[in-house]
Amino acid sequence: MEESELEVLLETHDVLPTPQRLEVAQILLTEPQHLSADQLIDRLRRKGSHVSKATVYNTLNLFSARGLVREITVDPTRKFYDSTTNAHHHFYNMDTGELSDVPEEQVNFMRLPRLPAGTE
Amino acid sequence: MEESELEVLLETHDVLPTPQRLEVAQILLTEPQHLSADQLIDRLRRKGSHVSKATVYNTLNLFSARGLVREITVDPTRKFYDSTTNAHHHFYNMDTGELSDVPEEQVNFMRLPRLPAGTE
DNA sequence: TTGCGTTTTAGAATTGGTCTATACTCTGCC
DNA sequence: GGCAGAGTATAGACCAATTCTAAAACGCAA
Repeated sequence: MEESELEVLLETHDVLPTPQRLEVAQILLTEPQHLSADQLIDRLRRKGSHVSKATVYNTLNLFSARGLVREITVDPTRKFYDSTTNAHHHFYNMDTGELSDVPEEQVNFMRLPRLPAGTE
Repeated sequence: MEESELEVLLETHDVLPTPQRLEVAQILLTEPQHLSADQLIDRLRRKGSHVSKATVYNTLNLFSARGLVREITVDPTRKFYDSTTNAHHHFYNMDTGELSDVPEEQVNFMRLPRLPAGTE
């Protein structure tokens, strides 16, 4: 994805497109994927980037608050960030720690439970 | 639940019923519930028990390896242990951090996805 | 008793993530 | 140009859940 496209994407989500955020976006948002903060930092370093750990975490939290990514909690030891933000399901391979998407149309419910009072 | 029943329960799961393990079992396994290690330690302390933190963690891991409890990962900051081990679903209240069970019969699938190769 | 494998323990170490305090950058304004 | 102020970025200290370590205690059989 082009830098200008990414800028627009961030702006439409009320995120000021700073150079550091664009570097993160370049990696995380240009294709559907699941990355942990650590993996993301690795990739940044491998590209020669010097964005600090704190900034990466800030950026991930900001992106997730603004709906650009989704936090996933499957592995008790770390969070993953999913660049696909619409509702969908995952497979979590407990042995390899790998996370993969399940296309929405492959799951269908006949019956869903009623929610506890006061929740949605 | 009586202590002798708990002993049998542990033994049938290949767990040597030491006093410390029985204390943990007494709290966790006598009724369906979801507890974090911390909550469990709190309860032990409140009963005047001195089981060490390390032992509690060891015991929880042992119980979960032997199928006496199930680990649940919803809150990225801690694990929960579920004394109900058959397949079922949960509600996780993101605001209160509370976890509640969904009766199996309230969920039904019309279609389930095919699994990635080599998984079950 | 003695010896030996298992369990328990306190406290140190690890790890993912957050916080803090400082420095930087940009913008508008004089 | 120079300055103020808001918003960001940064290194490194800090935190909390969990695991590790090394030593002590236990249980049991010879």
